[in-house]
Amino acid sequence: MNLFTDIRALVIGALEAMQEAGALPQGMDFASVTVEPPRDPAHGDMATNAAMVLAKPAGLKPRAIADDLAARLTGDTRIASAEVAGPGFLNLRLAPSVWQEVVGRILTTRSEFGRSRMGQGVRVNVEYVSANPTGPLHVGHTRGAVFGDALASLLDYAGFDVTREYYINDGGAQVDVLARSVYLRYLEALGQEVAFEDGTYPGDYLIPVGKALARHKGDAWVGQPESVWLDELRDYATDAMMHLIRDDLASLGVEMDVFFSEKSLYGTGRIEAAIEDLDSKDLIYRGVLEPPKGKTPEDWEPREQTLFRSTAHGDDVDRPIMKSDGNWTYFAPDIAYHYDKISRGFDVLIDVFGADHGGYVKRMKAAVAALSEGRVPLDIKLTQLVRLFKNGEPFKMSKRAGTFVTLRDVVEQVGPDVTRFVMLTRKNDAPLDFDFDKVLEQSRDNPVFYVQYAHARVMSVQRRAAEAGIASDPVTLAAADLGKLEHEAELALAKKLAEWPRLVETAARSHEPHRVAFYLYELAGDFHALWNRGNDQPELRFLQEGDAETSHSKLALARAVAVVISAGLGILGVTPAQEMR
RNA sequence: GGUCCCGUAGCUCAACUGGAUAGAGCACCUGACUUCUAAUCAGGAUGUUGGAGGUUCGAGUCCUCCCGGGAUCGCCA
Repeated sequence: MNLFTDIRALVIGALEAMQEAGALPQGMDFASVTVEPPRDPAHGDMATNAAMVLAKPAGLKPRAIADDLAARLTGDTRIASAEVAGPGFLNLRLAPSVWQEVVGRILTTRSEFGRSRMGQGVRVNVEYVSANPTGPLHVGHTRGAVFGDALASLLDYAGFDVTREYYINDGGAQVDVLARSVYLRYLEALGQEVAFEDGTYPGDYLIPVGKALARHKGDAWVGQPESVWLDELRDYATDAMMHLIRDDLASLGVEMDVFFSEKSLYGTGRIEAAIEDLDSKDLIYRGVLEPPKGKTPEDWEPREQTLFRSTAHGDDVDRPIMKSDGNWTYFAPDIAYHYDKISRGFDVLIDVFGADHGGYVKRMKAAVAALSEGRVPLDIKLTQLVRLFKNGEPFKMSKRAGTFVTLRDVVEQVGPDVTRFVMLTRKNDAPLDFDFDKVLEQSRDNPVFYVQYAHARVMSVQRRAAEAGIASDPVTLAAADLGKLEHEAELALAKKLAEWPRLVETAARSHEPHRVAFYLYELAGDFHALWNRGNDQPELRFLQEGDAETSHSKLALARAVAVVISAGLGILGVTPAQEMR
């Protein structure tokens, strides 16, 4: 239930009544009429722009429409007052009972309170992480993993039918490199001296893989040429890496529904089928690309290639799908992969990539537009860099020096909850600073702590209520007399709670889970503020010793805050804290 | 050079997708602990939203151009 949609429906109803009464012309489009909270609370609880957007098409003055509308709206019991202000805004103040009912609704519907039906019947595929299976996940992947996972949860909460998916890049040359690297570790495990040259992965994480292989194979592959072992070792090593990666993800609480193998596209005709589909739309041709504008690369020479006419769907240049040696480029299996997603019946596709894939966005969108004939939208979310700090000092990662920070390092140091929340305290397309010390700090400038603390306080006051012999179980609180919540500070908190369903919808629509984190921070702030006002004004305390009835209504409000925080944290994949000791 | 992203208070960032006088936190100053957890709260200042035009009732948000930072740019995936 979304209060803003309810009130908007009321406004639209009044506008239709005005049409019937001849105060507005027939056949008007009310689509641009909005009902939202005004930025300045002094303007009221909700504001509608109806008079302004309708003035021109109706050929009337905003003021005239607003006055008429105001008079009609005040007839409803939910509307306490309606005032025309500014250039033609209609500011609405709602009756206290409306806000009190919101609290009641939260207690009876619990975590379902913010759930939406906006995504009903819509199947969404969210692809994220999709790191190469050549080693453990590092910090950059962590952000993508958390973002993708929270986005998937958010969409699920908004009613979409969500599939979480990981694309395993196990078809390219990098898995050959992996296999050769494991081969070296295998020889090493059997007592040989080995050297890791350029073009191999020297990471320690392959040592146990080499050892396991040595136990498994004995010395059967020693001294044998690649042709003997490469195919088998490729699969073996990829499997080992995917185990590693799944464990990494599990440590963060990320669980995929589908792992899709790139390799499964080769030799099965699936790439060919996807390209054939494009070809049938006259989007595949042999041709020579122009050299890049500006500085031409030294070794540039014109070459005839097989190209995808991505410019037909908004790209800047056409893109090669086949190398001159006749092998597919990376783009070709990717096209086939998205073709597969489309054919699995998804209505919306979302890809979460690192920022270094920015140049890839247009061609991928072009491919999906072409393959689905514009039916399936593809949204590509790019996650920006994570900059790591310790004691305020940035520290550099270097793959070569082996000093890169893994997902596991981060999770082990600060825990999955903190990792997840912090990764969502910036929007995805802005860089994020991650300070190992700051994220564990217990203060207001650490949003994780601040939100958790609010939840813990509710748990605390409930425990104290129990000690004082005052019940705070869900049934008692749901039956509390909420009419006792009259103070403006209490109603203000209820108003903040009422925004939750609306926030879920806007966050889901824009594919921006960070909005949930920001909302929780604000809600926690409002809660802490009310809590502390109890210091000076005892009547605002959530626990009124000796007055069970009043305590019940105030505890109901506190409980409602905890329910919403808990639901929000649930979307972010964070466990609410019971206490902060 | 092309493309994409970013540019908002001294610092770190918001701004409900086009709404009213652009908001929080940090830092700085003042005040509140025999108290429901002071790990918190209340009060106080700060702006040419990088710049210039345009679209309209209304622009941080949309369009054009420019400035600055980052990413990326035909057989790497």
